[in-house]
Amino acid sequence: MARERRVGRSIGGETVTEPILHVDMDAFYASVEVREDQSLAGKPVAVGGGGPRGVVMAASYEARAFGVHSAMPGVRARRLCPNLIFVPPNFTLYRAESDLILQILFSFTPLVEQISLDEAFLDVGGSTRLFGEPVAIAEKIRARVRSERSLVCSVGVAPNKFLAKLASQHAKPDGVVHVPAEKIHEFLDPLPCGALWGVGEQTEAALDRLGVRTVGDIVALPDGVLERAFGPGPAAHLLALAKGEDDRAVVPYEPAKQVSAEQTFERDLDALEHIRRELLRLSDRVAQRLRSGGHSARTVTIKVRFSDFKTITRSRTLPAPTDGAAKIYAAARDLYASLRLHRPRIRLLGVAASGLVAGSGPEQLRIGERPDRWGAADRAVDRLRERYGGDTVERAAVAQPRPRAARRDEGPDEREARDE
DNA sequence: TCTGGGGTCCTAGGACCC
DNA sequence: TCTGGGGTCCTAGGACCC
Repeated sequence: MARERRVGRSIGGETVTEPILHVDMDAFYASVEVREDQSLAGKPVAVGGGGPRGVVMAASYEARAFGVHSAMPGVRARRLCPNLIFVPPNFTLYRAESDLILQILFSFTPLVEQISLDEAFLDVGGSTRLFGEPVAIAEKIRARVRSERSLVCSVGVAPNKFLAKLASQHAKPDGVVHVPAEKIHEFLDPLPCGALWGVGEQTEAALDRLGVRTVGDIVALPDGVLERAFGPGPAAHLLALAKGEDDRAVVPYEPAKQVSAEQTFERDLDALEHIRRELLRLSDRVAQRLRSGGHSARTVTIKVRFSDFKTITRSRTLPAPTDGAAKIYAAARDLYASLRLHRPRIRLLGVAASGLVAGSGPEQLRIGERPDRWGAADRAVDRLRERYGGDTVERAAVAQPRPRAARRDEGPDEREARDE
């Protein structure tokens, strides 16, 4: 990661000491859905899977009043709010909306770093002569997002990314919070440790055992205590954040490092043919996204989560990068077979491709190997999907599972052997 | 309460090479 | 014949974020 010391930037003699903005859309997915369907306005709405294993991805403020929040199991959300309206997510719509909002942000500075569909950092240190002080820019952004996109966002303004992000959380809903350099400690010290980036449930519990509850407590800790509890690297990181120090630059574009697809099943999978069909479907999705991003991948990883939520991964690095569904599936299937599971109860399967390189890469044939017959078929499928939508074409083995009645007396291992 | 789907980053051990 | 230390790659798991 590129590092740049950022204490304040001098522009024509004046110094902008709080040049970083964090723009965070309020209840983004839910707000987009309400905008698209006004009959939802004013009602408790949750975007997410309404099924038995679904979770809430976003909740309208009406739903939040009942205690519903994102990452909450859908079953629990419904218990808290019986009138909750579940809307299935439409990521195509959210991505398109996100792109339009980004265009607004880019009109204020080229230094825009998108960190998810609904959040971005901006460095406006070089934009103040054109657009005014950072706080004024924050208000201009909010006004334009509201008038042009009919959506609401909150903005944090601070000396660095970490503080700007915290500030935007405090600005919600529908506000701006400015943390001037001289008020960092006043702002930071009373916050719970979990407010710090990278401090989740585990770390917060460990801090709690040290008697540390607030950010101010972390700073007040005697030397060496954090190091002993977390190791030197994480301790230094934690202490820097607790002091409000963060010198990461706003980086406009970071190439993706992996592409993955996973699926939680409403009922656990146990039959090998079903498991393979899902691995094929996931491999196909990953391969298609690799191709649409112009990437090939060197390493294939499968993820298996069992009914007790225990989760394992297995990965394999291929002799050459690929963007082909057949090769990714072959690796995924072999990795699964290597687990040698007996009567598994599988809650989730995932396929990931990492070690990304640009392009399809020259087809590197090993001696005796025939050229990949699947490349042309993959690309034909891509074109059909592009023209007619993602669900138009499915692989035969996905669309038409083989009937299994005919080979009743086979064990899994024999089936395995036949399929190779 | 019972846990989605997309990611990033870090650690640690072992293989392998020089 | 037995051996050091450093670097890199690979694999597996886990914490964390939105």
